[in-house]
Amino acid sequence: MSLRRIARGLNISVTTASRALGGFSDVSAETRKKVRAEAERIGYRPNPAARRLRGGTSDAVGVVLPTGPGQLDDAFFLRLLGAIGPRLAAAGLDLIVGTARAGEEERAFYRQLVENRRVDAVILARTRRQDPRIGYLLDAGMPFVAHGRSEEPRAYAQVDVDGAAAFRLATERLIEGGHRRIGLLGAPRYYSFAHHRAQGFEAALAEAGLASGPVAEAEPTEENGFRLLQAMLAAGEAPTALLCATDRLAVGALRAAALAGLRVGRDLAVIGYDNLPVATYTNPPLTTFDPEVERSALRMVEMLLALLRGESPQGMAELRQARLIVRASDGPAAGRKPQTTSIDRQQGRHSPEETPHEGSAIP
Amino acid sequence: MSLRRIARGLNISVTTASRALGGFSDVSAETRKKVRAEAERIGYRPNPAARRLRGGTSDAVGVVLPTGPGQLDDAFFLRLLGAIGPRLAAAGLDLIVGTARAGEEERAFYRQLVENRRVDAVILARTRRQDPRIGYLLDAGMPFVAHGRSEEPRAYAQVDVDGAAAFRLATERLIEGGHRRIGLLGAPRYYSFAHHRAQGFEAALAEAGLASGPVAEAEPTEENGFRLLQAMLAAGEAPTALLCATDRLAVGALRAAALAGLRVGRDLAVIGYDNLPVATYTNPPLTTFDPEVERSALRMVEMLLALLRGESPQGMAELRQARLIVRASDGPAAGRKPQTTSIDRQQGRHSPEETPHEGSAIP
DNA sequence: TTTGACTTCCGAAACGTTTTGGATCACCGT
DNA sequence: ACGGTGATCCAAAACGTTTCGGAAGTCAAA
Repeated sequence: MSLRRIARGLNISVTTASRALGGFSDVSAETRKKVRAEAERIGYRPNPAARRLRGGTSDAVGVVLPTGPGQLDDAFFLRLLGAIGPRLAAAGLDLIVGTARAGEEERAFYRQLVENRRVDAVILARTRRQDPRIGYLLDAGMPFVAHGRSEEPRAYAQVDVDGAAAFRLATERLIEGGHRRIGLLGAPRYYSFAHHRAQGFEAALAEAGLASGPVAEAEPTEENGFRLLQAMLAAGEAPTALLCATDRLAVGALRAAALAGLRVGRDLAVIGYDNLPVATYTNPPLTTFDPEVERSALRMVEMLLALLRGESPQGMAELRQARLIVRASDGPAAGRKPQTTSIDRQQGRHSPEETPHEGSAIP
Repeated sequence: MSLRRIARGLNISVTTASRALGGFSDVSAETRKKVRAEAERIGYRPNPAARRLRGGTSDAVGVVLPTGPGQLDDAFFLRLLGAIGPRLAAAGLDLIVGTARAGEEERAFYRQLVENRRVDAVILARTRRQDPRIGYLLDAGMPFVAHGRSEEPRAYAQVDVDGAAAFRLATERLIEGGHRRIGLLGAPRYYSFAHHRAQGFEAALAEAGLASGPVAEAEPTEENGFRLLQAMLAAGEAPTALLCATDRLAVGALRAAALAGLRVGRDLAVIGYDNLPVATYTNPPLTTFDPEVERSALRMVEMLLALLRGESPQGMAELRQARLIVRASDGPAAGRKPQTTSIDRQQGRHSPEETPHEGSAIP
């Protein structure tokens, strides 16, 4: 009823009104101006449903948030949404989010999305090594971009952060600091990110000819971090340094260490991953990696728009580096002289150098 | 092209096919069965765009996540999304989320949503006392349900958690514990939730005839919690107990206290609000309130569906109670005998009673 | 004058659904 | 024989847009 209103008001055809607003060249400058003015005057908004029906497109992209223990309240997804949202909006795309726990529910939701043509493309986060979603979307011909790699052999648009490099660096750093018994609190290795981080850890150990310290894995929650480290300690396997696949695991581990009387940063070094807001304010502040999710998001949206333009996902793959944020939780091994910083970082009165909301960043 | 396919395949009219699937009574049982079978066979999915165009509805609800410092990475919104998502999906509604920082951007997004008729209803979170969004939606006649009260005089569907009652209870508890100098780390009072919590605090003090301890407010981030308490201490205004409007503020405050050499739970009692996952694993574990967001979400969706059925928002208002989760951060005032629990809760070896992933809940 | 090119416009079809307003037929009671 | 009642079906319109395939007019070159 609306393009028609413009047309009637100006005594022109609906076609011309449409093409004027659409920026086609077969309408005179004067007409175009009048149409624009009239559209403005009556507050014309194209009806998205009509546009979609006609165009066979849905102008929306879907993203499914994993629900379930230790999944949803992950700040990662919010950061991703926050970074992706405005860019999609700028491109005129709606963002439809669903929530589903991995498994049947998740599969059903993706099928919904695809079969009902509710979205033009989807965004996939936290890929798994064997990820049925990826195969499904490829088979269905639905454009998508994933955050994370997988073992799918076909090409697909992907952005990932190099967790292996990060954990290799962290491990080397610990070895350098004199640690010889380095443990790992990992996430389940069916998660792509967990696998890569563990591999980085293992590679660095192998290069240094070191045996691995205690290793355990579980869904990345604070509770599991707590339990896992507690179990290690109970088994008499205390490491002198502990790599945690995520900050949430690290937070739990920090607490387990404190309860066991271990001074983190002295008796036990801890390094996390994610740079959660809380990581600056743990006791002691947590050395961790910042994945700079916003940068990943930017690239993902770029890829997505390219896919929507019809480009092939061939070659759309980017591997970004995480930034190491050094705080106070990763001191050198006991009995070793500290390298650069003062011994007692986490106690005493506040002084500028120990302001906990800053960490020295190594790019 | 699809209802038509069914119709052609069965040699019936499109109308009949539509009405058969729509469950109308003017189609014979036999025909209906055949239509259902054929639809199943060819994998028929009604085209949502067509349906929306014809019906003038959009089968979607919108929610705008606030972006900006200390806003987005709030676990609150993820919990809300996670709880709302499946219920909306069950009702066949898409969930369109946008992200915008408060102010112009936010206003623009809401206008988008409304004027482009992209959604049938919207969900509003974290209301402000003077909330232009609420007036706008009311004026525009767009159905919505809000999480949080406001000073809007007209009736609108709302669910809120009784922050005043919670903070009154917390304050009474602290007074009961012998505290006489109780401070408040608040969020800005233009947030409805912050205002109510502060009011509960003030009411309890007034009733007890106590003067307020130091009070400060800022956006609810860890960093601000840290800075604000540090400023109080620097000003020589150390309280013996501190109420924090959110757990994120509390986490920062905990850190500032530790750096100042204060033993939280002994020299300083701290109570937060939100029951973030991390609250169980701070040092010491944080006494806090669990708002049980999922329950709010459930009621909000119920209201929303009612609104979509055309019911009036009149009387759609629910005020829920938060649950106090007692952990170790809120000991009695120094010099006072502890009441029920062992003195040293946060140190020493792990024993079952101090397992930090459990707290005693008072409903 | 004719031809062709160019500019500007438009009618009509199409996207896939739901709904309106009957049409057709069988059957029943009068 | 006839009006009435149900049951079952359907053609066509409508939702608002985009696009296809010209049409009409103007102008310049031939």
